[in-house]
Amino acid sequence: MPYSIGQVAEKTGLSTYTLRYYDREGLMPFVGRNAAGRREFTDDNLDFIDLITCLKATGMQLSEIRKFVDLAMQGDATLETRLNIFKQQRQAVQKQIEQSQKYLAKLDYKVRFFEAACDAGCEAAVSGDCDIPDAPIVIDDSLRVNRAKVSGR
Amino acid sequence: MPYSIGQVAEKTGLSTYTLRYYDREGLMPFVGRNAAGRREFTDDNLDFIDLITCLKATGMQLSEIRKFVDLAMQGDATLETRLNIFKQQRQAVQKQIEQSQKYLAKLDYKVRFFEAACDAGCEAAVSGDCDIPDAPIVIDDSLRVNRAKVSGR
DNA sequence: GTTTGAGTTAGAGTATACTCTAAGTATTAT
DNA sequence: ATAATACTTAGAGTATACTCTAACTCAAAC
Repeated sequence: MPYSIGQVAEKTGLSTYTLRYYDREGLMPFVGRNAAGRREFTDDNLDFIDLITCLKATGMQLSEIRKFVDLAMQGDATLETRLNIFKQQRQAVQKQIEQSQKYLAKLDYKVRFFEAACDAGCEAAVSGDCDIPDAPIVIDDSLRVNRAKVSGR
Repeated sequence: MPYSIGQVAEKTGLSTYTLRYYDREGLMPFVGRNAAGRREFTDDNLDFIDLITCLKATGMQLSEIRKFVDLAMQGDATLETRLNIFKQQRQAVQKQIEQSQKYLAKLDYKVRFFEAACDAGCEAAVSGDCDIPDAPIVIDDSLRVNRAKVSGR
C-alpha cells in the first residue's frame, strides 16, 4: 500500500509544502502518481527521503542533492561517482564533528567561567583563558561581591 | 593598537560586509570609533567576535545572539541568565554531535554499500539494511556484472 | 447529492543572513 | 597636491529554503 503525501509528512516530519517543494526541485523524480494525479510513495521512496534528509542535515545544499538524485536515476553507470559523493560527505561530517567538539569545549569553558562568576557575584573577579578550553579559572576573592553567600565553607 | 574593520575581517574570516551587518544588528555594541568615525576593534572585541562565531556556528540565530549581547552589556545582574544560555547551548551541541554521529554511521554504510556495488558492477547485486548502519552487505554474485574484473581471487 | 477533507498546480510571500552599490570622507604614498 | 586605498552610511539586491494562498479536483461520509 502506497503512502499519500500527508502520511509521508507525518512519517518524515517534513511538511507537505516541503515535500512538494522537494519534488518540484527534482529531488523525488521516483515518486509515482495514481490515476487521479496524486503522489504515491513507496517504502523505498521513504528510504530515499531519509537519505535526502541525511545529506541535507549534514550540510549538502538542495542543488547538490539534486545532482546526486540525477546520478542515481541514471543507474549503474554512475556508481563510482555516487560512491565518491558519499566518501566526500562522510569526510565532511567527520570534520564537522571535530569542529563541533571544539565549540563544545569552548562552551564548557564558558559554563565553568559563568559558574565562577555567579559564585563571585561579578565577572571582574574571574580570570582565565578561553582559547585554551580547559584552562584553569581563577577567582580573585578581593573582587568578590558577596551577593549570595554561597553554601559551604 | 586597535584593529580596523579590514584587519578584523582578515583575522576572523568574516567579510567587512558581514562585520558591519553584525554591528548594525546590534551584535557589537562594544566596538569603539576613532575621531573620524571609523571602527576600532580591541583584542577583547576579537574574543567576543569569536564567541559570536561559536554561537552562530552551533546553530544560534543572530536574533538570539543579539539578546545575549544585550544581556552581556547589562553587566553582572545578568550573570545567571547568561550562564543558563551557555548551559543550554552546550546541551544543544552535545545533541548535534550525537545526531551527526548517526548520520556519519549512515554515510559509512552508504560508502560500504557503493564500494560493494562498484565491485559487483551493479546495485541490484547488493543488499543490506541501511537502517542498521553497520548491517552486513551481501553481494549476490549471480547478479554480478563483471564490468571490471576486480583484482584478487 | 452535497459537504468535508485531502490532494493538485502555479505562483506569490517570508525568513534569514548576508552581499553589494552608490555616494561620500579620510588617510597614506608619491 | 593628487591619486589610491580604506573606510563610512543607507538602502537595494541576492541566495537558500521554505511557506502559504488561490483556485481547483477528487474521494469518502452522511
